Formats: sequence, structure tokens, C-alpha cells
Amino acid sequence: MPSGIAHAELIAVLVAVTANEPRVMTLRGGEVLPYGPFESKHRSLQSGLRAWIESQTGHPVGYLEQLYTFADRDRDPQNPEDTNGARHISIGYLGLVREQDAAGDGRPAWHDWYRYFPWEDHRDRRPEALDAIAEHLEHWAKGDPLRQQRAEYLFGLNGKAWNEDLALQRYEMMFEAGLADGAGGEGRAVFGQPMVGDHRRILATGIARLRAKIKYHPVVFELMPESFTLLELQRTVEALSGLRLHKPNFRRQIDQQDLIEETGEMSSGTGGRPAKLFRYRPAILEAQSLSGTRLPVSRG
Amino acid sequence: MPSGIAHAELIAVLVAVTANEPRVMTLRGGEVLPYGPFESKHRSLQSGLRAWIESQTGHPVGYLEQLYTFADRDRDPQNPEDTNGARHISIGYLGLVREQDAAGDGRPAWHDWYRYFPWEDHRDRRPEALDAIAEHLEHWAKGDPLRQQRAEYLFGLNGKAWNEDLALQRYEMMFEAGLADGAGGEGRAVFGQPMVGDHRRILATGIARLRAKIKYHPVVFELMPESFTLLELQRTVEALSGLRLHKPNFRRQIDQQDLIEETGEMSSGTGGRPAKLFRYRPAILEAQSLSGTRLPVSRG
DNA sequence: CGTCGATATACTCAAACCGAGTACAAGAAG
DNA sequence: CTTCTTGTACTCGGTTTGAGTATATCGACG
Repeated sequence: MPSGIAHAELIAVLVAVTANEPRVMTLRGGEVLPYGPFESKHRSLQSGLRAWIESQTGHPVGYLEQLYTFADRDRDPQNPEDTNGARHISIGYLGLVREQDAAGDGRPAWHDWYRYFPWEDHRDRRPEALDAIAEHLEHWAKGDPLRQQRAEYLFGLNGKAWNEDLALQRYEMMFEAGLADGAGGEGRAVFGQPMVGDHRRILATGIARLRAKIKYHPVVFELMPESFTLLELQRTVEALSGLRLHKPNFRRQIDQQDLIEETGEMSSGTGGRPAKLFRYRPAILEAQSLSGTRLPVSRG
Repeated sequence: MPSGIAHAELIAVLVAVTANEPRVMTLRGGEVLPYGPFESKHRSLQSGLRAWIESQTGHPVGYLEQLYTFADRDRDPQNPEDTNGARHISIGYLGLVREQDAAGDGRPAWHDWYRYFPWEDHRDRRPEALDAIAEHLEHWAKGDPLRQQRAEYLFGLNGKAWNEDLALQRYEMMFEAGLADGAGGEGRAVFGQPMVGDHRRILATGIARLRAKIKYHPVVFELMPESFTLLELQRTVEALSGLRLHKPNFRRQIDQQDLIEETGEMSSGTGGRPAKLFRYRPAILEAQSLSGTRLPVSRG
């Protein structure tokens, strides 16, 4: 069997939510996702990565999931990989941690992920960037009905509904249309802060996966502090999904499923009436995380 | 940065449905999944694998999706990989092809996948294997309430409902309990045909993924011939999910979504009244495959 | 002290969806 | 022409879900 030798590395999309903003851990001024060599001293990829992340962030990783393995030849045009005949493989992981915090070696920094994808935040209003994007895409899709239809669908144009789960496909279309980095040349606009190589695509993959995941699995709780109010929980889900939710319905679905229980204490309140504090029910965890636990992600 | 060198290979779970049975392509008498080295002559992993599969099966691959990257150190105990310091990475893919067909180099054969997971087929009756499995698991979980609860949940014991999506978790529990291969020793029973290394686990990953996928994405059509009757479509979904479905409801959901259209012709009939022939609507494909197309997988 | 602003929490209501069952139509086989 | 098998249409009740409304309880401020 020929070759089959490759450079392998791990790359992590580490997410935390602080002050109602979803954040990603980055290096080098925010244009690189944390990555590391594929070492074999640990029993599995997961456990090795987990240890590495904990050394970097100083916090335990609540949830860790393999995202995707990226290995396209033209991944990173600036860094030709065929020189030695071996290819470059990046195994991407999605990790959720409870708090943003400095510490660690490589001066990691947490950044609001909407800095990289400003068009993905629909919590307060339709992002203005969308209008400009729509215009560019229209020009790009001119004469190609399939492209047009797909652009309308992905970006919620012409009365189509916005679907928050399609973050990756949206980014990919923008990349193809030359709107994601300078590669398009010819004076095209660039939206959102670029990252090195395909790191922004990997981040988009993580966002899309997480947005899909929170609807059916109780992973949000990995991002919450020990005790929290229902509104804080809702704000976290909203931060991740980029949508505003309907408060009564959100609460209904939450307590229909017995995912949380009251701690007995009340929040000291930021403004209005004090809210009950809740905690995630760890006992139920195993069974629930298998079955179809649902978090309502619906417009409000 | 240290090492980061690894042996990389691709491994494929190739699925077809023929005569209402889900089949997997295998080599060497059915105990090996098709695999190949990770070559760099193609633009991407996907396209390289696609070409390779088509040369093997003689049929185009309708759908191809990355499954998971397997790289645990103790993946394959018979084949120690630390000898040369490089680790072994398998990038798994799930592929759907339209017909089973011989041809190709390595004398590939298609096998009913329930041969490897007999307890997963609930179409006609509750598999008898489940009783024996339940008994073994009960013994294995004795004194550990978490294990007990999880076993009940995974295998639908004690009145719990069966959930077809949990195929992977079920296999993993059986593996842990020593019921999946001879490794358990001490005269344990072995259920289903074993495969080399972790190939059976990879197959379980593919089955679970496909079962989850068909509920929300119109990928079943990649397994269907050009034109088909509604019952044939239903039988295919049933074959994959391992469940019987409610006919009227299945039909309702199918044509609510405009996924298919009549060809105008009728089936020459296998028994009763001739059925209308339908075809998948290719025009809608792009948009639909993004949105939440639903195929009803419910008991009948 | 009373009102306002803000948040928390409870309740209502209709549309949509979904599981399950029933009834009838149309060809094949005997 | 009866029976079997498959196809197709319809009904019905329960559950889910999106959306709206009403009330409770705090802090702040005049």
C-alpha cells in the first residue's frame, strides 16, 4: 500500500458564553484557532485533547465532540503541503467550557464569535451586513438560477425565513463568492474578520454544529454556571443561536423535561423581580442526553 | 512542535438497499470494510474517495458524508501501532449507492447489515437475541444502577421504548460488556458476526448516522432506483431503520413535502393493485436537502 | 408611599402535527 | 366471483407549538 503518511494535528473550537456573548478561544490576535500536534501519549484523541485544553484554559472541558477532519489539498494556499509528499490533516473538535478566563501558555484570548460572522447575529435586528451581502451575492449569482435560489434560501432573502443552522453553508457560499477573504481580489468586499487558512471555516463548522446540537441535546448546561436563572439560560441559548426566543414557550419546554431543579435560592437580581435559581439535574444526565431532549429554538 | 506524523487511511461504510435489505460492502468474506490509503492525487478527501468507490463498485456514489475519524491508541489490539512512533488514523465515510453489484478489484461482497447487528432489526418481531443480550447485560450491570438504567434505556428493556438511533451506543455497551467479540473471554456469548479491528464499530457508527439522517434529510432517494412505488420507498426506510412504519402516515408525510412526483406510469405489480410510480424531484433537491425535510420514522 | 420600570411567572388559545385506526378501490390468483 | 394483496383516501383525538395576555414581585426614584 502506498504512502498513507500525513501530518496530523488537532484543532479546537472552544466555546464559552460570557455576558450573553458567545466566545471562541483564539491565538495570535484572534486569527488562529488553538491547535496542537497529534501526540500519542494519551489513550485517545479525546482524552489527549481534553488534557491539553485544560492546560490552556485552566478550566475543565465540559463537553468535547469531534467536529470534522479537514484535509483538502488546497486548504491553506499560503502553506503548500505537497513539498514533502505528506498531506496535512486537521482533526477538528468542538469543546464547551464554563467560563472565559485568561491564563495558559500561548496568551489565548476569547473573542465574540459574531466578530467573525457578523451576519449571523439576529438577536436584536437583522444585521445590516446582510443587505450588502445580498447585493454581492445577487451579482455573483446573476444568470444562475440555482445559485440564486440557494442564496435566497441560505440568507433568508425575498421573504424566505432565516435558518440559523445553516451557518456553515452560508460561509461556504460567501467564500465561493469571494466575500470571505481577500482572495477574490477585484475590489470585493470582505465581511467579518478573516482568520488564517481555513480556520474560519472550521469555526463556522463548530457554530453550525453547536446550533444544531442545542436543540436536541442538553449541552447548553455545560456553558452555564452551577446555578442560573431561566432568563440567563435563555440568553445563553439566544447567544448561540443568534435568535431571540419566546420567553413563555422557552420556560414551558424547559420544565416540561425535568432538566433542571430549583436550588431554593433566588438571584440577587439585576433589575426587576428576583428570579429563582436553578441547577442542572446531573442524575438524569445519562438517559436524557441520549433521548431527544429538546431546547426550543424558535422565534420570539 | 513534536512529531505529528501518522498513518492515515480512508475507510468506507458503503450502503445499498436491495430486496428490502440494507447491505454493506465488505471484503475478505465479510469481516473487513473497504479501506484504502490516503492518497493526495485528488483535490479533496471526498473526491478521491468518490473516485475510488466508483472504481470498486462500478456505480456512482449518490451520497458521501464524512463519518468520524478513528484514532484511539487501542483501536486494534492485534496490530500494535506504536512500534514506529506513528499512529494510525482512519477517516471513516458513509456512502450510499443505488444498487448492489459485484465487479471491482477486491472481490467485494454485499452483506445484510443485520448479520452484524441481529438485535437491530425490529421489523417483524422483537429479535430473540435481545433476550439473551438483556440477560448478559443484567449480569454485567449487577450492582451498578447507572449501568442498569443505561442498559434498560439503550435496549428498550422493562417497558422502555426502543430507539433505533442508538445503534452505536448499544454496540459500544455490548463491546464493553464483552458481548461483541471474543475478547471478553470466560465463555461469554458473542452476538452478531465480528469484524476485524474496530470495523464493526465503524459500521455501527454508519448505521446510527444513517438512521438519524433519513429522518431529516431526503437521502433515502440515493438508494432508490429512478422510479419507485411508495411502498418500495417505505420498505427501504424500514430496512434502514429496522422498524415497521404506519403506511397511511408515511404516505401523508411524503407527499406533504413535494419530494416526489408521479412518473405517470404504474408498477407492473408484485401482487395486488398496481401502484403509481414516482420519481424524486431533482429540481427541489438543493433547497430541500438543506431545510428540514422529514421522513416519518414511527411505529406501525 | 406610590408609581414606574423591569423582570418573573402563570395562563389561554388556535393552528399544526402526528399516531392510530377505518374504509374503500383495484388488480391478481385461484 | 371470491379472496388475497396492495394501493389510496379519509377520520379523529391527543400532543406539540407558536403566539399572545395577564399578573406578581422586586428596586429605584420622586
